Amino acid sequence: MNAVLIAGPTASGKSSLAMEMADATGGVVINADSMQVYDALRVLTARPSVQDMQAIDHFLYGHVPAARAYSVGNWFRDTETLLCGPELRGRTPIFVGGTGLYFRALTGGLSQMPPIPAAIRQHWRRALEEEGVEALHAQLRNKDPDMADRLKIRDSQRIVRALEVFDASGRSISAFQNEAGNALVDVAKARKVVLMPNRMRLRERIKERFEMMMETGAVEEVGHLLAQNLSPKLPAMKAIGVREIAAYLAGEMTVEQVIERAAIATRQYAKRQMTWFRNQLGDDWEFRS
RNA sequence: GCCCAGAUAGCUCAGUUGGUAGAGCAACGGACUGAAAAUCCGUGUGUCGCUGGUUCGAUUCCAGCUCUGGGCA
Repeated sequence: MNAVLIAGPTASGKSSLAMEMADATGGVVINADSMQVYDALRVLTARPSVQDMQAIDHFLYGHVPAARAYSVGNWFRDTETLLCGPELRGRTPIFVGGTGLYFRALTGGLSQMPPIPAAIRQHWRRALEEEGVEALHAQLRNKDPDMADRLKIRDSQRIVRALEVFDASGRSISAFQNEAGNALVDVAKARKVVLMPNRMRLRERIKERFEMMMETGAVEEVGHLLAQNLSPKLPAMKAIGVREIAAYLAGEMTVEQVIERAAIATRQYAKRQMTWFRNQLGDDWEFRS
């Protein structure tokens, strides 16, 4: 049961490659993308088609309510449960996704971290809003000076994380990070492929794909999501296209502007993904265009 | 045809009392350990429309031309 790992930026056609490989090996497809887990975002996150999901078993797609903040830790545990459970029956797991951090977790690069009580989590998030990043950075400097040195003064997300871990455990997050993580797959034996498409071609595909989304229910999908009245801070609310389509529904943008802005955001995201893949994945990955 | 305005970065535009130019957006490079489609850091990429003139020196002033708007016919 040697795993297959397929990483690629958004709109790179990685799902088709996964389908091919699943066909060839009798394997199953497992999602390694942080947005495709949300139930309310089938169209906007370009989940595999219903036909594909019927033809080949797919796991960890759309299994999380948009109202929940999912995380790499949740995904790690869901994946662990899946791999240990009876569903796969020894079939090859084919991981497909665009979230570099999830691949890092899968291959053992994510340390065990203490759970953070909800009250502590809320405390620091509220503190960020009320006091601002720089004030929190100063507080981190008092508690955990090494970590404060390592983090940029404006990096709100990592500063809040360092503070909440320190608060919940009494130890520096760097102490946890220094402990090795567990790999869920045998990295040495796994086949590891990363797609690095040509920029111009990717640009075209991104635009075409978003136009297709607009024609196949993205607007209705966002309408339903907005009707849930969720906090804009939730990860699902930050999916590319939600903000733009919300502006369209509010009469603040034309369809053309929505497509333009969403395509730009998607390109910028794809660029970040490729930067990660180029520099953070190991040299033992097979790069393909 | 005449009059007016404009022509500067990929786009929208600012600016230089004459010393080869800068903002926003875009683009590009990078960081990354439980919100990662997140959160951050860095970089100006330019025949200043073309051709002449004046000048030590013109993107800037002058003339002609081209193109684009708008107006008058």
